[in-house]
Amino acid sequence: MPNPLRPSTRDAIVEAAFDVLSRDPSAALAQVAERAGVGRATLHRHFATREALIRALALTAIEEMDAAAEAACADARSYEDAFRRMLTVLIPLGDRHGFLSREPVDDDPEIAAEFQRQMDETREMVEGAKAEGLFDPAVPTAWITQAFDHLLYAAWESVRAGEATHAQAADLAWRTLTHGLGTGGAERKRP
Amino acid sequence: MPNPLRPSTRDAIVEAAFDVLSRDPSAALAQVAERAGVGRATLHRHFATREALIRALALTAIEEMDAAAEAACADARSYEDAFRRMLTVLIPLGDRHGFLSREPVDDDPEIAAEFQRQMDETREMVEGAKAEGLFDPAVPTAWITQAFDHLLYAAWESVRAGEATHAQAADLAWRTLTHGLGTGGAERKRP
DNA sequence: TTGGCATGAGACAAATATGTCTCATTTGAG
DNA sequence: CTCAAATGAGACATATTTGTCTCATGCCAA
Repeated sequence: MPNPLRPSTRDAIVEAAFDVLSRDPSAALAQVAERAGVGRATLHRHFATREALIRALALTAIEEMDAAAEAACADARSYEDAFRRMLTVLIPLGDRHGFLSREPVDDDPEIAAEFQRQMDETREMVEGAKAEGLFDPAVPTAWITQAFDHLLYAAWESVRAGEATHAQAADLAWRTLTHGLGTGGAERKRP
Repeated sequence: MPNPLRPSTRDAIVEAAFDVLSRDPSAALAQVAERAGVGRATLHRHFATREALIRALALTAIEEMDAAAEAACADARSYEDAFRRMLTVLIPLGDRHGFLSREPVDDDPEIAAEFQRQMDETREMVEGAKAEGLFDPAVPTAWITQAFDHLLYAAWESVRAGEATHAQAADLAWRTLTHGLGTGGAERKRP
C-alpha cells in the first residue's frame, strides 16, 4: 500500500527545481533531475511536462508565502505589527521564489486565482493599516502595495549583495515604507 | 560609397529586438527578424550571434540611460532637482530596458565597466544629495540607491498596470523615497 | 548602363531540450 | 521469501533554435 506521507522523491524534485531554476530559469530539466538525485525519466513520471513542474513550483511558493504571512499575522497586535513581521519573514523567500515572477504562470486559472486572492488579502491589510493611521489615506492603496512589494525586493537584493544583514535590510525597508507613506507625524519624537 | 549615417537596417533590428525581447526574453531571433522586417540571414550579418545582439542592446540601453540622465541633470539646480528629474525621465525606459536585468550581460567586461560607472555616478549623486540635506546621512548610500532603483521600477509597473499616470507614479515614488529617507523635518509644513 | 553591395529566401547541419519508451534493478509490504 | 511498484539508465523520435551557406534580386552610384 502506497504511503501518502512519503512523497520524498517528488519533494526532492521540487526542492531541486527551486534550487536550480532560481539560479538559471532556463536550465534544462536534466539539471533539475541531477540535482534531485533522480533520473530524468523519474522526473517526468512525477511532472509530465516542464510546464507542470513550474505550476507545481508556483503553487508551492504560494503555500509557503501563505504560511509565512499567517505566521506573521498570527500573534500580531495591529496591522502595523503584521506588516512589520511580514516584511521580515518574506525577505528570505526572495531567493527561492523570485524567478517565478518571470514565468508565464498567469495562464493557469488556478494560479491566477491564488495570486488574486493574495493580492486581495494584501489590499485588505493596507486598508486596515490606513484605518489605524499607519498609511496616509490619500495615497492609493495600489501604490502602497507596489511600494511594499518592491521595497521587499530591494531588501532581499540588498542582503544578497552583502550590503546589509537580514535585520538591517528589514529595518531600512520598513523605515522607507512607513516614513514615506505615513500620515506625517506618527514617527515624530515626543519632546 | 557606404553612407555611415544610414545604418537603418541595423537600427531596425535593434529596435525590433527591444520590442520583441522585452515581451518575451526567450523569443527566437526569427521573431526579431520578422518584427524588423528583415530576413534572418540579414540579422546574422549584423549580429553574428544572439549574444552579440544582446550585448548591442545592453550598450544601447546604457547610452539611452546616460542621455536621459544627462538631460535631467543638465539644467538641475540641485541634487534634489536632479533626482526628481531623473525619476521622471527614467520611468518610460523600464518597458524598453527591464528585460536586460535578467540577461547574463555582466560577463562582458565592457558592459560590466559601464554598469560600474553608472553605479558610481549614482552614488556620487546620492552623496551630494546627502550633503544637501535631502537624504539622512545615517542611511547607507547603498540602500538609497537600491530604494531609488526599486521605487523607479515600482513606478514603471504602476503605470504599466494602469494604476497611475506617468506623472502620478513619479510623484508617489518621489514622496516615498524622500519622506522615507529624509532628514526628518524637511517636508514639514511651516506653522 | 554597369558593377558592387546589401538584402531576401531558403536549404542545411549541428546543438539542445523535451517527452516517450524499454528493460533491468531496487525497495518495501505482505 | 515473493511480488508489485518505483526507480535508474539509456535509447529514441521530435521539435526548436542557432548559425552557415548559396543564389537570385533590387538598388545606388559612377
